[in-house]
Amino acid sequence: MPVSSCQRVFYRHHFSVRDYDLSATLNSGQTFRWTLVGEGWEGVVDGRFVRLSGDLSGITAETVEPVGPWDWLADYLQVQVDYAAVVAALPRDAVFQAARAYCHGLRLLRQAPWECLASFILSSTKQIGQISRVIEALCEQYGEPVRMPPGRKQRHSFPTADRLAPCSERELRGCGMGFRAPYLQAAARAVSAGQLDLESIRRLDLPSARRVLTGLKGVGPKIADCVLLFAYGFDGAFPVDVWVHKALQRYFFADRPMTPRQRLHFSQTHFGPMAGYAQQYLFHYIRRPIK
DNA sequence: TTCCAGGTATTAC
DNA sequence: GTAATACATGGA
Repeated sequence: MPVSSCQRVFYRHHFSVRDYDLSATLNSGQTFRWTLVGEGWEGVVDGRFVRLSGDLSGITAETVEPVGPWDWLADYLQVQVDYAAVVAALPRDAVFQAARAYCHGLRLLRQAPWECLASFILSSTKQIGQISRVIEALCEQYGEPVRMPPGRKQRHSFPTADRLAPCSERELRGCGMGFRAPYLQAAARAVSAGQLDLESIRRLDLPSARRVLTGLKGVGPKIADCVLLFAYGFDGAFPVDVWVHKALQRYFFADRPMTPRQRLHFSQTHFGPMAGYAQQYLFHYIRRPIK
């Protein structure tokens, strides 16, 4: 229902969900377009401005336009997930005993495949803050403006593959993405030309899906697993970046050197069917601010 | 100034 | 097969 206050009109919906740490979830490196404004998080999902605020009873969402059913956002937020079952499937070692406490309510989102793929192509050897800047520049340049509440800076949808496919490498570099420009361009062209069907990946098993994504230039095992975990919901995907590598080395290998082969074997055997959640816990846990 | 960032492709042993 | 190196850009 519409809610008026002064000149503002928001359409509101409340998702009743427990054990959901909205801030940790939106701020844990799986998505790059949310910003904290006052008490809430504001971003663009499916081409719409969305404001989210979390409390003990759940999540309140606000938009500036009526949106009909809220399934699209429920799916994005993954509010239906049996979180107790996820937590129960995490390892029972000493590391996760501590990580469980610190990361309680940390969730995985279900993002749009193209946005997720493109975003992580742009992520390699960049700090999270810089990834956000590059993505925002790309959206401003090539996305469509979205309707905003009064007083907010204009924001834009994430540009489609069709919109990016005709761009030159030079144009893309203008958004600050450096050597990643040809990778993004090639991916956009593959999707736009129909050579890469992102929807069909949903029906593959994890190894096959990995092979499809790593077939793209600039997409290796880490980026592929990010997309499989954050966009497609492959709970067994286990992206290993510098932070997760550090966590594995410190917490499970006593800071001793660890060969890629040892790391792979350990990560495939220790974390179980919810390895992807375990990975997100490790990432969030090892990056915690030092007290 | 120098170093490094949610990696990957290329080249060298 | 496994180990170095280059790669753009900008913030710390």
